[in-house]
Amino acid sequence: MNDRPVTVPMCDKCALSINAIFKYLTKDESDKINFIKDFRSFRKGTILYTEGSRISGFYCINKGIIKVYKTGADGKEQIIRFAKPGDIIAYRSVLSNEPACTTAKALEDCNVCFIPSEILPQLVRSNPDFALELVKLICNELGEANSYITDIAQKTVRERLAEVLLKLYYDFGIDDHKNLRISLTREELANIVGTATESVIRLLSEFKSDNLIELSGRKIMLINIKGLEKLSHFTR
Amino acid sequence: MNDRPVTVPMCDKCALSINAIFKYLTKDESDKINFIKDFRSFRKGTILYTEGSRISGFYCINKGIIKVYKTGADGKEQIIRFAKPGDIIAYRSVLSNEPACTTAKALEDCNVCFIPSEILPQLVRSNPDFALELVKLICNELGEANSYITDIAQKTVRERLAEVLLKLYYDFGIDDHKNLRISLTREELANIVGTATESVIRLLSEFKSDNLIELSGRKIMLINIKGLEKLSHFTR
DNA sequence: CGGTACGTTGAGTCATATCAACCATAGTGG
DNA sequence: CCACTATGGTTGATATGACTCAACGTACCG
Repeated sequence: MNDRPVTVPMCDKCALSINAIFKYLTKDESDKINFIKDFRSFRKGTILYTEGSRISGFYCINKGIIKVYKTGADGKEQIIRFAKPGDIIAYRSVLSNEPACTTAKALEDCNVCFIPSEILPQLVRSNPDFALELVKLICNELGEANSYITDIAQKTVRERLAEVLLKLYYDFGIDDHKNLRISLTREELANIVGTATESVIRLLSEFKSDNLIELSGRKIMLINIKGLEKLSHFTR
Repeated sequence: MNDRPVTVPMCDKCALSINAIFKYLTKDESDKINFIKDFRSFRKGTILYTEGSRISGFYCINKGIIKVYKTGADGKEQIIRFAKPGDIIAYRSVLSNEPACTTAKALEDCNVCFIPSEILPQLVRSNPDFALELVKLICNELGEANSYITDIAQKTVRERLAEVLLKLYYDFGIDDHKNLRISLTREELANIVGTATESVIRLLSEFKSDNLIELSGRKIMLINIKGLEKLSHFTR
């Protein structure tokens, strides 16, 4: 299932270049992680871990995008976030010592470092700077989650879809053809917004008629950012 | 506006008795907080801090219940959580050094300790046990938030209302008459569930007809927990 | 006794979900 | 090379959950 590693990235170099939380580590600490970590490659579509399972470590993304989602009562997936290079995932379960409460799946071929559970609490204990940054990182994610609760509870599907497109734009940027770099199925879009696939399709083509976006297959180009912001009532 | 303090609770005693995170502090640390903190009482309805404002410290609840909410695009409030004795609020803004992203309002007369901002990062640095527990606490809140996103995105209003009633039951328990201890207006219930006040009213009376709950004014008694769990697809 | 906040009910509307059919594309295996 | 299948995308028709608006009831409070 996994490919052979190409070149294993060194934590200190990697963290600095992709702005990971590990940049707050000392040389010794990052050497230790380098030694103990497990570099893994996953093909697009592979599941890294599943909701409810016990995991023995957490992941730091080096390349690729991973979607993190929960499965609702009726089996429908709700995408909680996307992780990109520099992000860590599964840290919540590791720190709380609980089974995973989300599933993580590679959206693209990706390279990740798997770091055993015990490292994280050790670092929190041994490196106060790191501890504080970790706390900030989690606080940040919590703040985002709370905003999203408010949005999803109060905004219409149309507003939320516009907002999601903007977030994807700000988080992942665009490719050479000015399309959103992240490529999602309509169903995945629906699973972020919290709506039905058909609704996403209909709204996307409305957005297109309103000259807010261009569509070609799975590619989405935002051509009127201001318009989308106004429609979504979203400000960064 | 504020009452005179009755008796200022000592952090070490208080933390142990109400299970606050400060129980992980050393005697010295808790003495220091005792010395530096500001004990405050707020009457029901008072706002402790407002979304967007800079705050110079965080609060540890000693008595009473505080609702924490965000204000949506159209001015409607979305209740994010309730804080009860032992809980801390506003820690997110303090740790991230950002303006508050929520408003906090006393649901009942309450006593709280106000602790200056700088204390929290200091403790994270000086006391690894505390740091780790703080991380867990935040992770826990994050986990709850993610679950709620999934629920609010996928469940019907009926399911969510049933779920909210159960959560209130588990979090705050019941009074001598077996009614939910926490007393909320229909509008506040709506602002947790993410729906209109009228919908809450209609659904509550349906629940009553279905012998799931009893109603008398603002008092709500859960008389069929199993039924509510089934209806809400909620398990603790 | 008027005022204010909260609660309730009914009627009408609309956004969104659901169901169903169909098309496009790509990969698979005989 | 072609049927076969799976997956994703699209469109239309229909149903309905939930919101909005409006009127009115209730209760407490100064």
